Amino acid sequence: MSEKFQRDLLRGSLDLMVLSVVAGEPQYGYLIQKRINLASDGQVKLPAGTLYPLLHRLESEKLIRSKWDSSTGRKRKWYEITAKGKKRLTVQVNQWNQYAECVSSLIGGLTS
Amino acid sequence: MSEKFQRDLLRGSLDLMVLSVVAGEPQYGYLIQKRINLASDGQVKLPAGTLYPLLHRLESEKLIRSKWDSSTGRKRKWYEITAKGKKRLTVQVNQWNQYAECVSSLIGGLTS
DNA sequence: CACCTATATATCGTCCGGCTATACATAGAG
DNA sequence: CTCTATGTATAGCCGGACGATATATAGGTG
Repeated sequence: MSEKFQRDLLRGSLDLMVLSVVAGEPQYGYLIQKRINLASDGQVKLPAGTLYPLLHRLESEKLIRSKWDSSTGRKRKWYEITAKGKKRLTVQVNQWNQYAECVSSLIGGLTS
Repeated sequence: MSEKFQRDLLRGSLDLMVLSVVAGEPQYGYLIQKRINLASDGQVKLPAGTLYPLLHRLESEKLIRSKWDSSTGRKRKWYEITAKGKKRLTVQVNQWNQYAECVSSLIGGLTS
């Protein structure tokens, strides 16, 4: 029940979250997973079955690009954001802010 | 493209928005649609094909209840929130606030 | 050695739900 | 009489999050 809520919340903001993590510096999947979990205080547990297909999708949309590399330890697929990805991120951040404001105004004083 | 983003954003927050609108005073579908559109400054255009199935779902979950009434003009289906709906609303408002804070922290200074 | 856990990526199938398209009905304006 | 706004409803499509599952390796423990 409560889990389902988070699942749906993710749908609109997951691209945004992953893009913003990758935008900082190159990341690989498992690290992104940990970063988001940490940043959310353990609230957002991003399953591998969600994360990897998502990364593939973002790459197919040319928002990120990848290369395999073993020189920093284990064999990992590193992702970095593209110029197109940066543009998209900017747009989505603005949309998120507007949207969040709209929801806040609707729920009004109900915050408890 | 941009529309798709809003579509997914809705998934996690639409129940919440509709419940919070109905929580104020009894509403009928078409009015809810207008209220949300207005509150979002025209950004959220809730299609009828989204709204009515949603209302049916909320009613089947006993979060709202309905009755037909013509005394205030045209024949309309009025919805009011139930006790169960109020409880759910409280929970979802809290979840939304936590989640929004999490996303904000991830996107950090990127706000433009 | 065997076993276990953490690390690391990948894919299949299911399920959910928002949206387009379509339908139907009435009130008011032109 | 037509056109637009109002008002509700449903069928079917489709994208995407997720559980389950698979595979591989590094490091620690008994």
